[in-house]
Amino acid sequence: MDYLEGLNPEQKGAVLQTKGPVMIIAGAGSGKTRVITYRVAHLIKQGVDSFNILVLTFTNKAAREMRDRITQVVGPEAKNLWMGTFHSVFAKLLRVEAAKIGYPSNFTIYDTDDSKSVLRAILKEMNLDDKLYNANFVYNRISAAKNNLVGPAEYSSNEQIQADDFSQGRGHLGKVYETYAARCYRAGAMDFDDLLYKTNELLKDHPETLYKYQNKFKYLMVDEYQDTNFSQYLIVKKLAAINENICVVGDDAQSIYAFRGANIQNILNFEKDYPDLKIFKLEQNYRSTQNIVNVANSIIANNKEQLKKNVFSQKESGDKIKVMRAFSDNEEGKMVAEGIWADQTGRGLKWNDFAILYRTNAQSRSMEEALRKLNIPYKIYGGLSFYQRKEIKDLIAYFRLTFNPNDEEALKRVINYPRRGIGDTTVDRIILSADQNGITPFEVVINPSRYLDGRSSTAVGNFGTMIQSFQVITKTLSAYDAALHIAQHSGLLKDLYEDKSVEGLNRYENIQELLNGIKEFSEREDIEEKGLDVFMQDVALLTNDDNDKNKDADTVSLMTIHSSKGLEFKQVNVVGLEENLFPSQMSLNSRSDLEEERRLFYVAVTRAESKLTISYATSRFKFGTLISCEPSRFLDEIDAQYLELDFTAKPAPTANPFFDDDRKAWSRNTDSFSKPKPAAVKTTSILAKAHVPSEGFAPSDTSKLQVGMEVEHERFGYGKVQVLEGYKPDVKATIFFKEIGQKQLLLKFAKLRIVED
DNA sequence: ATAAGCTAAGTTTTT
DNA sequence: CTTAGCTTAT
Repeated sequence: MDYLEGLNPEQKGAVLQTKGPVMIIAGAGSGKTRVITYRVAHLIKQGVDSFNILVLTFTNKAAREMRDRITQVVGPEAKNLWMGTFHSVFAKLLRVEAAKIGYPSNFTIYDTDDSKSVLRAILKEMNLDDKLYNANFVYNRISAAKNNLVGPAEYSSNEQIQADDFSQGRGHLGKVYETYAARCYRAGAMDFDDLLYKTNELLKDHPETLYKYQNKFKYLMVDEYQDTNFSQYLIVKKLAAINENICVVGDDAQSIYAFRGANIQNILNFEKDYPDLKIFKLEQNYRSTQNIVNVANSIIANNKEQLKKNVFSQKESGDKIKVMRAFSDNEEGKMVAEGIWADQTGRGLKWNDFAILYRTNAQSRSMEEALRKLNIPYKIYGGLSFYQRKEIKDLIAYFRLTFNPNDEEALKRVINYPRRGIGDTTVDRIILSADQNGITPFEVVINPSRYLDGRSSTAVGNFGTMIQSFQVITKTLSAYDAALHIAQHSGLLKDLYEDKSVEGLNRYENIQELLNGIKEFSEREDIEEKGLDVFMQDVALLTNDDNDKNKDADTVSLMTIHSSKGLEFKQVNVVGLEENLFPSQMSLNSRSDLEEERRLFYVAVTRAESKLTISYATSRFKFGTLISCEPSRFLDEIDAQYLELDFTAKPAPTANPFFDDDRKAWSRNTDSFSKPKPAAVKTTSILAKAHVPSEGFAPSDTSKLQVGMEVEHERFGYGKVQVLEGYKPDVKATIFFKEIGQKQLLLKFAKLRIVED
């Protein structure tokens, strides 16, 4: 029972309460993962069969981490747990039960691109105005419907929905939805939302199957419960209905996925579903300093909708939260990179200890450039995942088509890649013919002479024969041999090999990497089924944190705030605190959207253990043009006593047209930031005056610097050396600057002019 | 059937 | 500034 030691009473209570409904409200950094880990371990140690435990997490990464940690406590038994994301767990379940809902067990999972492409085709066929029926919009609309378990029929018959659509001139959406669903079904494909939607369908229409899984999953745990949508909520509720051994863990303050249908009410209302529920509140934050926790609390206090809790830290109060202002996105990058550079050396940290968090992926660029200039190693998380690269999707499309020849998106993707003389017109004819004859496009492809006229039928026939040959060889070859065979015989490998451009080389290497990954899979000893088809089953659900080949590398982490959830770093920079960016412009219309943005800020802030730096720029490039930016309203909301304003950034060169009117931009921004917080005004007014270096400013040789000497710094102005410490290249100076106070600087980086008098 | 060249739109966040 | 989708010329 030694794993129970070191838990606080509340954590311990949550671990030991294994029966009945349990809700754990876990504040940021309160040891949530530990509690879940130990709770599962405890269940197993108590004799619960690990086959009977289902743990649902939000990301693959969280699942993997948790399984590792559970393994450390209970050993290999942990392998038998059902643990994964909603999507992966229920995809697995659906493959077993597929026949019951009319799907093949090797159904394809359409990713967002596939889904949108299907929709584009449908919208085009139906001749709908592509302004009103933008594929993106339609996709989101259908996604929302599915997440609320509204099927195509119900969609079209629901008066409220129809009235909504009609009033916006989108009366055909129901028909589009219907066609889309039919098209996916014909292709033997499910989209992301289907994985949950169809699970609900299965459990609703097949009581015996529901019963089977209710008995299988005797113990359920759901992590990040605040991020579940209605569809997920109902699955969980149904599965738990008999045993009611359900434990949900979450933090309403960290609900940041409403845009994807997550319903914060699921956690706020959990008590209504299970009146005899036991609630545990984990309120002590073990991660961050008091200053950071206090700032986070002062942010979230602005939200109306929340469960009451009192997150506190008993660590030291720590550094104040630094707020930096930059003149442009590039300047912001530079300040952030320099800050990281200085702290890495000055505080003896590793690059790993730093993270830069932003609202939108596009912001990574200015950060990257600045880091590269200083030779700081970094890694970008998220963004385009390995499996979203074109060449990878191409090869995978061949695999998909081999195992599921009805997969229309895969067919369209590769039928003429590499070029084999089958153009768009021919593809259209194939699909038309399939529609007319009530067969699948692939049946047309393998019988071209029957359905197509002579000209293109040879090329089409050859393609069909090739895919059929792939179907034969995959039955006998190992995953790796089969994949290599397909890569070679499809002509894809050759096509890429012949492209000698830099990008072409890169693509070729990516394919090699995918093949290597498959080889590794082929050689795994912990699984029995090792065919390419098995490998393929998970691919659509693998994401960004991909095939982490060098996850242990010592690099600064760059990622969106969304993907930072659940992670922690010693030092965190949150960048781009500007109106219309953070909070996002899209969120300004409704209170609830704005509150979600605020929770997002809360998540960002609570990633930091010891030092938090927040920054914004007063101008930034958007779509290639420079726009001016106002500081975020969130800055105003922070209690100023925890802040330290650092507005020492050097103005950009006047060559930049935006700064011709630089004084006006400056004062306007300063005003809007400091208005509501008198405390901040005082500090601002002192710091707002950036130091203008004396004429002909040039750094001196600082090797003979002595305590008591007077120096001028490019940005900090004049000051007196207080302390010198450290050796040779790493001498650190403590200098008291007249204008901004005491600073610690590393002489090898600081540009100091010794003032001789 | 293909390649090049043009236009328009996009940035919220992800399984 | 990019990218993706569409038009036009070969």
